[in-house]
Amino acid sequence: MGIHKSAEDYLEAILMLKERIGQVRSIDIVNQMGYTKPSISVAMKHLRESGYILMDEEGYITLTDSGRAVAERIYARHRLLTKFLVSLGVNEETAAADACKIEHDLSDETFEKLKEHAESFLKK
Amino acid sequence: MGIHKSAEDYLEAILMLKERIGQVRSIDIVNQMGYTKPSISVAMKHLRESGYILMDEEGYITLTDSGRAVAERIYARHRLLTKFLVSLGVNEETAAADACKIEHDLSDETFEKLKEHAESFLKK
DNA sequence: TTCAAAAGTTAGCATATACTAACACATGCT
DNA sequence: AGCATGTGTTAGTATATGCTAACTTTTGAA
Repeated sequence: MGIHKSAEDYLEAILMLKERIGQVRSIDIVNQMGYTKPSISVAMKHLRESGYILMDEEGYITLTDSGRAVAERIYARHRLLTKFLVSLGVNEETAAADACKIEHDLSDETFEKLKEHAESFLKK
Repeated sequence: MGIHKSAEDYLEAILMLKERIGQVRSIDIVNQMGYTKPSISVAMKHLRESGYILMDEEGYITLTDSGRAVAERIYARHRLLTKFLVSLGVNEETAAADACKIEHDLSDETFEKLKEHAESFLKK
């Protein structure tokens, strides 16, 4: 019963929105991810109950330490994988979409090796 | 409603078993994949109903043309991804396990670029 | 003030995936 | 004959995900 893929995606979206627009509410996640309000509402309830986020009375969302850790990890994977795929000639949107799917599945070992490879490859 | 990830995995397993032991029954897939008999039984029923496999009276399984096409595609991805990750220094089992997860998610475009890259990288 | 739009919630549904319990059927041993 | 073993099936359960319908609450404008 580790963290779910969907939870990782939501936390990543919150972090991205935080960087882009500062404050984040459920409706911003709805607009970012394209899911419905009820889906996001329920998902945020689960993230709250699992201690990954906090919500104030007005609905503004804050990542807890554990939520931020998850979000940063996934977002870092997302950026590196996207950059690597783009450097191989993959279209930007396709690269981002594919990165979004595989960023959850790679073991730490594989991601680290891939990262080293991508970095040395990008240098040349 | 395209083909499901699980169906891709089952078809890939059937192809691998076919290469390794010749004839394939449900019980062989049970032993190969580690799922229970009822899970495999139901999954084979779905593959049958979707036209991906045939089963004779004794339970021996044959891939149809469409089933074989799916299986070959996924198996090729599996082999290339595993080989590439191993060449980056990832442990054999970890590489295979990770390949097993991402082989379903990569777009054709990304897989092709990755394949070109891996092949030129492996040459050196 | 009344009404509409925006944000959020609850309840119920649907699908994909795999599980356990229980049963059916064959085959071969005792 | 009778029973264990191996193979397969059906029925019902559980979890992860996301949806629609319907409702509340707040806020701003006519």
